[in-house]
Amino acid sequence: MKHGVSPDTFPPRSHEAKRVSVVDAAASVFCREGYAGANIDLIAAEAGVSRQTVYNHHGDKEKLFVAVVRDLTERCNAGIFATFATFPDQPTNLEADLVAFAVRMNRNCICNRDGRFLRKLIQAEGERYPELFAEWREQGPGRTWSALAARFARLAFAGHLSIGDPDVAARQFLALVNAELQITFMLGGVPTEEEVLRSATNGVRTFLGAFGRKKSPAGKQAALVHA
Amino acid sequence: MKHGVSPDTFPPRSHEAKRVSVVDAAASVFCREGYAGANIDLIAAEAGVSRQTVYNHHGDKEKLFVAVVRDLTERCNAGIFATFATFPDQPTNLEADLVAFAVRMNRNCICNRDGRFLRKLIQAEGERYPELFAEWREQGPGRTWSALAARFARLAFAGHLSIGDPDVAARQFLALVNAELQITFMLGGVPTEEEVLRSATNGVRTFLGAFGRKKSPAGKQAALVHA
DNA sequence: ACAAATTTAGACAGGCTTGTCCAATTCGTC
DNA sequence: GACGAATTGGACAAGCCTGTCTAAATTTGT
Repeated sequence: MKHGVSPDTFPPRSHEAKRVSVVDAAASVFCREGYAGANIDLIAAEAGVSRQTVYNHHGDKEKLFVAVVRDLTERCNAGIFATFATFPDQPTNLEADLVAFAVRMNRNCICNRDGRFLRKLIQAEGERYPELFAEWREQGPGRTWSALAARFARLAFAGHLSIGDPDVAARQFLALVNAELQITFMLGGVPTEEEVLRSATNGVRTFLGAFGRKKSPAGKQAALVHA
Repeated sequence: MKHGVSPDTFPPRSHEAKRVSVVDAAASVFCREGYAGANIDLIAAEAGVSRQTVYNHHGDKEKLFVAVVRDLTERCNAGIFATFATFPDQPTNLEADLVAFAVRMNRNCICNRDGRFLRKLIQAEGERYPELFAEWREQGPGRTWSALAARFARLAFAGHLSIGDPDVAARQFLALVNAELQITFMLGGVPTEEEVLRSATNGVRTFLGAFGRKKSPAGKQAALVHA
């Protein structure tokens, strides 16, 4: 409690705490209202600072926006790679392990505040800031997908999967695992824990149906648990 | 050529032609600039009419926006169901037929002007107009997915596929077929014909790997053609 | 406790946008 | 060719937003 960086309570916050408070509020407002619709006064109010402080810290609206995107990108990438560290490289139960991994991925990187905000900003303003989002693309999906592909290649090498192209498999894994959440994402909603689990379960099953080593000679897929 | 409804050339256009011209231009500008950033003067200029004409036809900015979304929704749904009519109910070569269907779907419904615009408007402004997009959701994805699920159920019944839950299969089919186009979509870009084909080919292969009837007892998947 | 740095509230100019009004012009139709 | 409807261009008020400036209050470091 040295610096008193408690949530948003009354006691005054430090210089740096205000900076992040402003960036956080700005992320929220930019997402809700769009870049053009975002109002600096509203951001300041939501951050609990005066308008002048916003300008002192970030110069102008555009610089603030760039700071927001960079901040979100950085945190999201950190989250993604942290989650990758939990990939089941030596699975005991491949299906269960992959489902758990997919759920973690969704919960910690895609459905959380940062993930939703960053996605929306990219979709809404990506075309207006080509170089900014090119940067995101290289550091985010670029690295992310290769890293995931490498994990799958390893699983295949170890005999757990039968994969043609690991890059394709990685992209399809992510697509499958989120297949049932698309509409919720589109409208900016947050899926429930149960929806995430169901989508991941169904997705991993299909993934393993296509890429898994057939071990059980019986019927390959019982009725899906989660309708 | 009765009414001279040629593209955007000099000759004057009819009353109705101007209405659609305004809606089209508005769709373009709303997508590019966002609702708040869209400027009526710019829309008028892009439509080749005066600002007053925009107001005469549509009342105010918000009504114009609603008209745009309804228009796009209607046209997209029409395109989707027209494309569904070409679903391979009696496939001769299941893989090739599904790939061709997926490519048609992408080209005519998802990657075309209307599809891209509608998607972006939903993502950017969906939260601001809950009832408008709820309507889209019911008439669009709601019907779309059941219709596609029904087609897959039929294929399964006819012995071409081995499916647990047709609704899940339908969603996963769409997810797989677009798996490699996600980032392009996110940034508002238009994938090339080749990218669409590659994504569809890889997606259908995986789909059949999971849901297809195993006929060739040999290795189930050669190296993917399109890397 | 004191000095420096930061924050605040408010006023302010400048610019942009929406939506209205109107007179002059053009269009479609008979 | 003439009439009514639609369109145009421009002026206009009202409101909102950004970004700057100031003087007073507050916080921080020492």
